[in-house]
Amino acid sequence: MDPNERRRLILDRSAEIFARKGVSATTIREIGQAVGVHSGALYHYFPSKEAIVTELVREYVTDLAGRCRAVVAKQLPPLERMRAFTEIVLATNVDYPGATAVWRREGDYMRERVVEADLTELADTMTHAWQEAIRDGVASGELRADIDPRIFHELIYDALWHTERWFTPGEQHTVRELAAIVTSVFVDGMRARD
Amino acid sequence: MDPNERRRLILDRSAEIFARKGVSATTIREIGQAVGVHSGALYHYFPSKEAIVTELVREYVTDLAGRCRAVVAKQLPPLERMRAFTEIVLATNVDYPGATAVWRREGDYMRERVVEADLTELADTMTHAWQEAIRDGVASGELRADIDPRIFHELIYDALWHTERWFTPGEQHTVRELAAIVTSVFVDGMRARD
DNA sequence: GTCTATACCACGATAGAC
DNA sequence: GTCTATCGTGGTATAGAC
Repeated sequence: MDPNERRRLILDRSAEIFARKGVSATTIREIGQAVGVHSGALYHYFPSKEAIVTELVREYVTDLAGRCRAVVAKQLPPLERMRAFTEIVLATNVDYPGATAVWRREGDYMRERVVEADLTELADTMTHAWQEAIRDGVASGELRADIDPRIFHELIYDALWHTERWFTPGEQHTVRELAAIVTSVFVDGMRARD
Repeated sequence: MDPNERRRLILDRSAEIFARKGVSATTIREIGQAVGVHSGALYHYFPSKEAIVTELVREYVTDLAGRCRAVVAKQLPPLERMRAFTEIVLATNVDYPGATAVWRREGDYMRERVVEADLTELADTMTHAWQEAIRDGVASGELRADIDPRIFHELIYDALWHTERWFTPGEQHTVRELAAIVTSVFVDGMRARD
């Protein structure tokens, strides 16, 4: 097998097992088995188990930040920007189910990997862009000023972050459709209006 | 030290460390150190590390289900019931920060403990009560019928579940105040209205 | 580049003195 | 009821043959 292909396989299988059982409950032998090589062979690709996690973090953070910046560059009005961010987060959850789940599970540990890999700025891109969009919306009068923007941000971010647990794209809705639904709930509210 | 007191201490300290590092990354020796006894002594109180987790689950699930049933018994109209549930979840997060965090971190593992301890019915009480309240709200015309109730439930539940990460009662808001804010965001929406 | 074999260590849990 | 001491297991990581 091509070395790059095998490296990719190690990352993908690891992410999947990490997501299911947690990093420290996952053994090197288990990863080797899932990849189809003996545990020792893994050390030709990564110097340690932790290095696999760090690489997963790097890929995820880099892609998310890139997509985020592409949206910011469009300079959309606040509400449209928020809908675009929602779609990005949902799509990235789908594209990186392993990394998303590990992050959810072991946020503190992942944060250590982020710091270790010098990715703090990149990792905070999405959060800062969200907070800016919400502030802009309040400033323009489109969003309520009586709700603390930080609280609103935490609520929507946690809700989005965890969609991966119950959402499978295409089954009931596409990512775009779910983004519209989530935005509608958070912006318009669940109350019926006539 | 009184045996019951020590047992309590083991549970509390364990919950705290489990929450911070995850169950499988926490060692028996570490718990012993935090409690102030040698690791072997812990086995006079619990037969295994897993049994500590199971006991934490039992306490948490029992209390949450009890509070939930007390609200259901009041037979409040849907929106008021939802606000009461919100307050319960927030309050229980505050009262059981360890159990909440472990559950968040290792949902699947906790679910196994729930099944093992024959607590499945009790553990699902809150979720079912939420779903019923939302369905009642849609049926009475107070809530929108064009949003899938299950999606709304997932969104609000995930948002509530994770407040423990950023909310400390009394600092900015009380539990009651935050419950009102969260309910307002989810029911009324974030859009400014004149 | 992957294998077999293993060093070395830390883990959960136990035994028996006090 | 807690101590010291330790068993057996299984972990990460390494060494050296092929």
